[in-house]
Amino acid sequence: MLEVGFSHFSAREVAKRVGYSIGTLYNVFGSYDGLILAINGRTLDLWRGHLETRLKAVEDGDDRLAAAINAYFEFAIINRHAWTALYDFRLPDDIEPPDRYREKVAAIIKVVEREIAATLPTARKTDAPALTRSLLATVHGHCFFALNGTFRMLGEDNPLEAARERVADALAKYL
Amino acid sequence: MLEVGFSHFSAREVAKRVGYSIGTLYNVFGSYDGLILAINGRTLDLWRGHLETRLKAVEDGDDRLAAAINAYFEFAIINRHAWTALYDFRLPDDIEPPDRYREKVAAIIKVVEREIAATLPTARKTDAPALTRSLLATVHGHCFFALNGTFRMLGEDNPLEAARERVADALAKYL
DNA sequence: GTGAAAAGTAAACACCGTTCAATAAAGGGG
DNA sequence: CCCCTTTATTGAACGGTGTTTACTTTTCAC
Repeated sequence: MLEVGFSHFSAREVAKRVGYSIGTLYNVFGSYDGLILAINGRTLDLWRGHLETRLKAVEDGDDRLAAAINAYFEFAIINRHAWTALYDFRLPDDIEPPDRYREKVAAIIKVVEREIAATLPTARKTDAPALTRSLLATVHGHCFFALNGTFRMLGEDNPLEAARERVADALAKYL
Repeated sequence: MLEVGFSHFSAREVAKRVGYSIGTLYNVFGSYDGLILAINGRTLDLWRGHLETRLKAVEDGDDRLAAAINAYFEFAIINRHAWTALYDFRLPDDIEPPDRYREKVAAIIKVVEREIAATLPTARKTDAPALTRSLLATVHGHCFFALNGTFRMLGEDNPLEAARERVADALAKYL
């Protein structure tokens, strides 16, 4: 997945590389979707790990939220294809992602939410969950446009800073 | 594309439905990517049309930017599969989208930029292009998470309002 | 050692994008 | 009207895909 990206990914190729037959792969993962879900789940784990590592390295006095946004972009750029596959893949409309997968997403959100809650005044901490979701969407939009070429097409050369500014704008009214 | 979505879209099926052979389709569009590009180009045209229609219907005194954001979401929800295909499809890394396509994207951005420039004080109008790109990314992130199920998974039940709030936050500092 | 349970296999199927030699249609002199 | 060139159209063939399934091999407790 990391090598070829979602659109050229192939279960048969995976079977060949791991040295098992295509049938065994299906016995293990059930279906193509199951395989993708397992890979994307692993990507989510790596992503959270990356984020936590970067947050741990923040020095006192530095902006932890800016560091988190940087880590968001950094992971997406380093693991471009794997990160993109997270969003290129969509389960059929009538099927919910398994709990394991939802928990992994929730775990990432939780890391971010803790940082956002820390920047809010005590009286407004209840805003943290909704604000976190919205700011994640904001940063995601910037990262997505940065990686899919939209920003390059529009002449934007510093998407990361734009994302940080939008987050700062949203938090400004709490000060 | 509207019916089955990007992942189940098939050039062969298109050929069958329009009553031509698969070979003819390839003579016309050159490749599968060419066909998708043509379809996505049409979607962009429809999108801009929708946006302009909604902006024309705004009454004096109403918030034109909020109307534009509503139109963004509205089009994406109504034409869910076609809108999603805009972002599911990616050209090979070494190939640029044709000028025709880039113009269509630019045309949509221009409509939005005019509205944003109108809300900025005269002295800050030069910020409009960069701010437009960033706010589009912001709204896109919210719309994307709304349509791909991320927001539902996180318990967000009003992505549209969240997007409008983030845009308002960004513009607040210009007042 | 044996037999049941678990793990692994690959051929077969229906689909896909892509190519290309062959065919059909169109159109313009003579 | 016929011939010839150009243009448009075809669909079989190729190598690839996800998926199923009847079959074989391995494992391992008794």
